[in-house]
Amino acid sequence: MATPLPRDPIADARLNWERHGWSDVAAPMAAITAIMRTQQILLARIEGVLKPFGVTFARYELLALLSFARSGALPMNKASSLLQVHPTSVTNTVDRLQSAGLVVRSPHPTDGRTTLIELTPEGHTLAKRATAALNAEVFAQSGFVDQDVDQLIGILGSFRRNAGDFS
Amino acid sequence: MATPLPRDPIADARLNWERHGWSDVAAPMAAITAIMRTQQILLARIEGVLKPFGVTFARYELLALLSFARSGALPMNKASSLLQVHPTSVTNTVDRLQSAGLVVRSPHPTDGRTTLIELTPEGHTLAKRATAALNAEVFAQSGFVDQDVDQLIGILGSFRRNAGDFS
DNA sequence: GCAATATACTAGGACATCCAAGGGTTTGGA
DNA sequence: TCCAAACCCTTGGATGTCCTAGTATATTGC
Repeated sequence: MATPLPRDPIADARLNWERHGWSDVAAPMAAITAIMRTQQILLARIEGVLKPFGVTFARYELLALLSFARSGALPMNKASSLLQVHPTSVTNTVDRLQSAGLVVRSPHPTDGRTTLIELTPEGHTLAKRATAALNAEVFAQSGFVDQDVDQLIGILGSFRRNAGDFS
Repeated sequence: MATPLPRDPIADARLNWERHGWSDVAAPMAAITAIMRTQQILLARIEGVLKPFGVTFARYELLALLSFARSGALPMNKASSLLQVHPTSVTNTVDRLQSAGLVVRSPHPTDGRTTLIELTPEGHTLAKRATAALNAEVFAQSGFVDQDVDQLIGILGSFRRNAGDFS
């Protein structure tokens, strides 16, 4: 890690907003900026834990999703909507996972447009181990106390619903 | 926007975690995943507002930072630490801003290693207009009620301090 | 004073994300 | 029936982020 800054840069930004007469939006600006930064910190931690497994977070997310699918396989577009990423991102991710032998593409039995993604045994094993590592090294040491975790889940859940993620 | 999903995918992931015996970390997992998704939603909104100005969020952040600097100029490494991004990202961003005529590089008067970044008049004007747009279209309509904004600022502020962002 | 160490920036490469566009497959209405 | 519209995936291009290395300049220690 780099040396901590002497002052919170987001609190400073908020002061700058207030000094410029934007007090009415200074607090939401600070909250949103804090979310951006927190995401960056968390992503770096997660990527650090996954690095030994040879997968990135994007690839892990797809492996985890597949490992929970009842049939063990999912159409590309289903993965895209569940992971909330662009279809081209899924194509990119599947290409790399397939090169690594962790998933395979197979044609949909009835819809010629659709491609199914399926975990290989290696992919299944890796997903299991990577999940155990993330649970132990990231989620069990999130840096949030239980009460804050509940607050975040509630606040961000409402936000995501209002943003149109789900109904 | 895509059609909302019938169910919250993060709540489903949490259920999957609990079903697999990882109940102790299911809640933090859900909170962290929600932060990742929320960041993605907010970033998309911000980029949408900035698009007409021809800048991305990364470039806007640097312009805004420079616009608040007393001297009107900042060393590259200062910008890197304040924005909490890798020095090479700043190099990349400055390259593009400079090509667009929004900032200029100049040598540091006493330290030959250091490069100063400075806003051009065009950069200053654009920063002002883009900030007004973000204030009106994103921060003023954040989707968080005031109470939640305060909660987020508090919770994420503690998290960032513990993560070593500042002291 | 000079060599060793530290600091500042840049070049090249790997990844992820999105958008725009294209080609194949299905579906639905005339 | 049949063609247009809708849907699914992939390719190609632009951006941003990080990492590893390399070059240049400062600082430190002997």
